[in-house]
Amino acid sequence: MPDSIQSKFQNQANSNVSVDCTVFGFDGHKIKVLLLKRSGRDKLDIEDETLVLPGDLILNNEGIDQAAQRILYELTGIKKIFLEQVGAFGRLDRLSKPLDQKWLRAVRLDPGARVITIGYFALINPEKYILRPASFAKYADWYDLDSISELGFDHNDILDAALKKLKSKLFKEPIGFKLLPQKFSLHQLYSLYTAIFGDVLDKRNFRRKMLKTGFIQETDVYQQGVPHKPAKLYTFVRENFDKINHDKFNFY
Amino acid sequence: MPDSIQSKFQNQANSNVSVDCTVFGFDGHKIKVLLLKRSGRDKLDIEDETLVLPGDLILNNEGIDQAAQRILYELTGIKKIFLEQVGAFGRLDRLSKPLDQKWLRAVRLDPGARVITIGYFALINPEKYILRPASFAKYADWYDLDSISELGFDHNDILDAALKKLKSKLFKEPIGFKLLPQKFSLHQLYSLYTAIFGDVLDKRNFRRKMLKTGFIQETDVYQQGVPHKPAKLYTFVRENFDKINHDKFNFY
DNA sequence: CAAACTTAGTGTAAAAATTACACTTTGAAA
DNA sequence: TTTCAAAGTGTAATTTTTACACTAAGTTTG
Repeated sequence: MPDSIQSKFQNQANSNVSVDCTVFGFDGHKIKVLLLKRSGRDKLDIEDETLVLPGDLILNNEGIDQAAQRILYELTGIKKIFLEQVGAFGRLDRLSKPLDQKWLRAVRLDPGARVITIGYFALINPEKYILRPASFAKYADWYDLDSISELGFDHNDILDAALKKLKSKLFKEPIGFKLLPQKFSLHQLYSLYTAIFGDVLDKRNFRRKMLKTGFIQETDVYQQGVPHKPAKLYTFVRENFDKINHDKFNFY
Repeated sequence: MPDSIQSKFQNQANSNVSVDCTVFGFDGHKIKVLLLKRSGRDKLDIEDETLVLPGDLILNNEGIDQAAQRILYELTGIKKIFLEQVGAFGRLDRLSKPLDQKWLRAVRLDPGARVITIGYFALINPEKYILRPASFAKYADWYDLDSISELGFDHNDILDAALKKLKSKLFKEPIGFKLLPQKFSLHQLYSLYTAIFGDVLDKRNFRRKMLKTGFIQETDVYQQGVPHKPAKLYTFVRENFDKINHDKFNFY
């Protein structure tokens, strides 16, 4: 088959490559993940409560990072966030569960195609974004990471890989600030780290270490409306982070 | 087009997904990379001295890790090594250089297809493997990492990403031993680290730190045939590495 | 066979980073 | 004004990191 069908329709979906996005959030206590309920898609009346990561086939005329941005926007209304690749997932049986097959046959042009998916992950502060999915995907919502059980397709594999990457990046880079308000208390930052790594950090040492880094700057603003001593709020100063020696540095 | 052509030919190449492998070696002084000269492939008489990473399209009935193993074996004769994913590469213009196009038109069934490639990387000791490429790919050889200039396709991107991953892994995991003989001197290990990270390590501190890890065990064997005091040889004990707390640990 | 050469191999002290640990402060709510 | 809840603070002991220069051992050379 010289010159496949796909190559003649440059702006059409490529049946063999998709993208799936793991978007993490933090509500001050727990790590959240953005998931879709599959049933709501495409106005289909399939009885299918399966939760999945937002994802879809890429188009032949877009880069894969670009595809991830587009798909996330179409399915959740979230746009222009920092998405990073987690890896490619290509198990032969990744689409073979009966419910997954049923869904594929209902919505895909080529439901039997071999699909490799590229996993992405992102961190956002849920309060800053309104979930406004395209009409064919109504049920986007935040779920507690701890309480997520079986997802559709191989999305548990992707989520696990994304979480692993989140942990290792959080250790080396100041990505945690993306999960917090622009001005945050040291307690919020502390809660974030303990939520992800477990309760192993000493409060005083954590404070000292974070402040010593030089890229967490105090503001003259305090917490408001709390029934106790209000905490001083801090802000992350990227320029100061960019100055340091990134090879040697790590957060906790 | 319900049920595409591909899905009916399960054991055929998938025109949209390929794999490319960056295999690193170490000769005691410099980091080496295994490259192919494209001209030798498929007995084509194309005037094309371009160097590329070993890579090819995946088959529809194999996993991507499996594809990487198969392709590396077919092209270089190296088999059953530890290959790890680096990421997916999907730039729209990744196959568009004139020489790349010429080559694709000569060897691919669907030279215009959009191809996403999955990069892999591996570390081996070149002395342990004989390069025995399949007949259609005669020119596999080791090249100094430092002296590699422009490769075919987007293979410089893949190589750069693989190198970055190599460095970060070498820091956290004992993968460096794969580049050395089973019994090695501390000087060889030191040379490997300085070759990759630059000449910034103190010899005495390096020695102390490596030995303190507890998973480098001295043997009663000494270097032979060297025109100076022979060094004691050591060996890596994986069990001892597996015992430690991997989160906190790092090599230098 | 003595001298020269080359790499192997060793210790210590100062500085920096990490750890463990408990009480006082502040503002809001009762 | 008392109570409650989280904010905020210091120090000493331990461990880790860093900087630094000479002696040891075997081979080659003259």
